[in-house]
Amino acid sequence: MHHPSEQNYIQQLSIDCVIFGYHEKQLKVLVPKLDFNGDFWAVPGGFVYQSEDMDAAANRILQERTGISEIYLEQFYVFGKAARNSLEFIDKLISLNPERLTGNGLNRKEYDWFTRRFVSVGYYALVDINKVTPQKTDLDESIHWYNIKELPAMIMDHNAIVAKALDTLRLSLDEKLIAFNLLPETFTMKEVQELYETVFDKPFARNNFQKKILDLNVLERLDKKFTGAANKAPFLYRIKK
Amino acid sequence: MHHPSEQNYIQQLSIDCVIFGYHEKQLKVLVPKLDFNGDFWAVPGGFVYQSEDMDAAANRILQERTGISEIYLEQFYVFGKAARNSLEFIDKLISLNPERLTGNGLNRKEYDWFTRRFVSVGYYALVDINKVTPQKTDLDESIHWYNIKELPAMIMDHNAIVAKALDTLRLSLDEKLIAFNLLPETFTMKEVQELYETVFDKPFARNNFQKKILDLNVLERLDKKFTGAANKAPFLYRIKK
DNA sequence: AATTATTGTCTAAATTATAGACAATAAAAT
DNA sequence: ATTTTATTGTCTATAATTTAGACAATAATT
Repeated sequence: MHHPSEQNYIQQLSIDCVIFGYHEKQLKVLVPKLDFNGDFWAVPGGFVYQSEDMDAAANRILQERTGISEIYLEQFYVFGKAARNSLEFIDKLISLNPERLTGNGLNRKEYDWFTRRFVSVGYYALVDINKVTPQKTDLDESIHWYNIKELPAMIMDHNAIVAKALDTLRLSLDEKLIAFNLLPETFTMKEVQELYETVFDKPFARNNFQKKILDLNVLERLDKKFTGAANKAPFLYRIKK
Repeated sequence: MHHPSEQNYIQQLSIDCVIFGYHEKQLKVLVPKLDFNGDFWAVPGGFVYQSEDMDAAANRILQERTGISEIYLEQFYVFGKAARNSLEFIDKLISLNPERLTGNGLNRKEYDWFTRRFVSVGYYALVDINKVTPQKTDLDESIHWYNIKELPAMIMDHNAIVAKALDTLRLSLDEKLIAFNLLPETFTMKEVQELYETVFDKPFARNNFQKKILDLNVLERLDKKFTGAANKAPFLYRIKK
């Protein structure tokens, strides 16, 4: 296996990705758990090859974890504190995994590479959760969708990174018309409303919400959806082509 | 003189600062011209020391050029294209300045350091133009305030960096209440309006603009300003303490 | 055919934004 | 001293938008 320290990456520059999904009134974040003793969660991240656009690197990292390309992706903040390094994390990792990470498991060069200060560019992604098959990497024990309100304590500043991503998402959702990236191809108006209510954690009035969304003039109305319920069936909508 | 390549900087990471000022209905940007043959303009930039917060580095760079601290400063975008390097610029610089940049003027190591791909974090600053005494560095022939509409052609992607900074400024001005950083301690309502009209490049209705700003409830009204004009004197305002 | 729960949309009321008007006033002109 | 001039500060009327309330339409069950 090739260690990052041997690869042709830009030094001390990392990318951290907050992958948002949505399902049943829950805003979710895709978080892998590392395949080591000790409970280490970390948002998907990686490094930028010398000959690779930074946006392309973020796309590559996301594709590795989600299996899909053509992902809505946006950089949202650069985390650049001098004290921002993984020293504490790596030391704890080594102490809990002595058999795997001493000797030729993690040599001095690699240790130094990993534990240096890193400036990290935060990206957030919006994906249709149904299209994603979460992918483990060699280093992962598992990878799961977590309700953003029930995230585990992650390594380093990763919880703060998610919080900042959510702030940005809320600021961008209205002006940028990006919410639909979190929904499947077709959806009902109620589903759109529930998505908004979940992201902003507050209720919207049904009558006026519907008007507001329809007035955007970006949706086309399809057939009615069969629900089986003893009441009027809702229309399905999709983004206009 | 110490060359950057000898300093303890983070590799391949730079900061570029767009310093905005305002004077007489013109939005201005502080741009140094390099002290070499050939007309090279570049927005103030620099690198981040290993033990320095990125925000602190941006502050340091700004302080060097403006002479003031306590500057309103915000990161706005990361420019991370793989092709983003100064090779073309440096080669042109050398060819136009053979006497200064061959031999021991710029050795191979320095040349390699400078011409590598750099990921640059863009910061924009809002300053009271009256408080700033533009400072040249060793490498500058001059440093001047340019009307943003009459900027010279700068090196690399610096014109695009300024354009992106202006986009961000326009998006932030209303929601963030930061316009007053561009004005002196005290100002008239007309001056605030002219500033807005300059930034957005469109007129505002005087009556309603005044109401909107006063309704923000952040200004306190001081004495009237003596203008000498044959008409009603305007009040001075300042930000509430 | 009546009932039920939800959907889609209409209208009224409240709020906010825009446009028009005018009094107040500092200094110059008469 | 009074009138004139240009600008400022604020008020009100109107227009536009947002919010709240109401109700008909309807798919399946009773």
